[in-house]
Amino acid sequence: MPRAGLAPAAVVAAGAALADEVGFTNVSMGLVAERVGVRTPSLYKHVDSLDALRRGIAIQAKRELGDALARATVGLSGPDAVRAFADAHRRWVLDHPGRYAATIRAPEADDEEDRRAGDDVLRILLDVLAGFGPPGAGTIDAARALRSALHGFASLESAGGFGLPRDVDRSYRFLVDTLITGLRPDRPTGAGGAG
Amino acid sequence: MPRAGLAPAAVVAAGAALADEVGFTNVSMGLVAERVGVRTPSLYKHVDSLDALRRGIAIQAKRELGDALARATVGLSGPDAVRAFADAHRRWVLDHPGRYAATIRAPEADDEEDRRAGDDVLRILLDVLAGFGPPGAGTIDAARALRSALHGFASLESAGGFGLPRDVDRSYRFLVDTLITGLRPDRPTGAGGAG
DNA sequence: AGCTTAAAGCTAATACGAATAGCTAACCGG
DNA sequence: CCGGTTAGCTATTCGTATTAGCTTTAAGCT
Repeated sequence: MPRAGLAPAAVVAAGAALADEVGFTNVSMGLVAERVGVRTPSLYKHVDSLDALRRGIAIQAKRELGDALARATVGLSGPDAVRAFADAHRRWVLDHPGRYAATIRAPEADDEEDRRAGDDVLRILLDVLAGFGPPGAGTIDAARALRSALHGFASLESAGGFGLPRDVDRSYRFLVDTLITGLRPDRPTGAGGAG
Repeated sequence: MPRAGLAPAAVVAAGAALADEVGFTNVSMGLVAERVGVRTPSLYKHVDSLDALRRGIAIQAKRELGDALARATVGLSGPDAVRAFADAHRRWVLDHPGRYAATIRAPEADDEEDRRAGDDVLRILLDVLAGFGPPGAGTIDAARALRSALHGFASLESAGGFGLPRDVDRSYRFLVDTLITGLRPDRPTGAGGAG
């Protein structure tokens, strides 16, 4: 039997591709093994467990998402950057539903690598919002708001959650414009005095 | 052996309670059986499958969420209603993480009962936004925006996704205020001319 | 080249959860 | 009290993750 010449990264990559095809939660060791051309137990020479494989898919997906967002927003600032960020986010999610599902999974509390991959994506968002939205620590609030909104829309859309017959593109534009309007720095912070 | 006096609703209710304790995806037939005091196969006298149990939990959860939102917003209108809706939503999600995870699961396309349970929740949101936000069909955009934002925030928070040391309550207030500001009807619709 | 060795792959076996089959006994209506 | 319905049980099957232990490849060294 000739060797398949497999490496951990190849197994993870196959898992990520499979996730987009059959859904993240339906990725099994058996399916991945078939995809890479080995028997199921052989995968354990490259990944520790199904959970470890999922973690690997999540980290790879976060990096790919971060790359896509960074590419989409380079050289832009202000509302243009926010819009480009939002558009790239939605497109990436629609193109990679399984990978996106993987990114939602929260890292274990002590998993530095996984956490860093998520932080890197967040950093891009903070950069996009720098010089836009509220100044100082308020940027974190703005980033959380934008991230929540985009994540929520993406997750509802990819779950088929929008039943009504209204154009989803238009609703997305509305959402992004609403946030941009609301985020303009010349409005009260809303958080009030405390703290 | 005395009978346990079980009914389908009791099995579903036990599953919902368990979901909040161990996580929706970790609810198993075995755990539910132990909780209601029977052996695992006996559950199949009351629910068709694990998938059917999950569906039942989802429907029950959507109804409970709808009740909580309706109670919180009755008699209110305008920004007050939106704020009350948002606060009730977040509180309910934090109190019932497993049930909330169940509500995210999209219904099967032909599942009328499940779909209706979700629609009923959406209707409350539409009522809250009536007379606020953009008029006419734009209300749907506004509802999607608010729903996306609240869902995204809830899902990120309950997944532990906010790593930075900034008060999460404050970020939530900021998000809601940002949307209220952005949703005021005296702004352009953002969708542009094409129609 | 020939030897050694780490690791990649295999088959076989274990563990566990979902689901089914078929039996038994508890309740319900007469 | 009697018969039928059905909740619950034990035993079993099946699918998937995982482990154990063997075999063979391939790479490095002399």
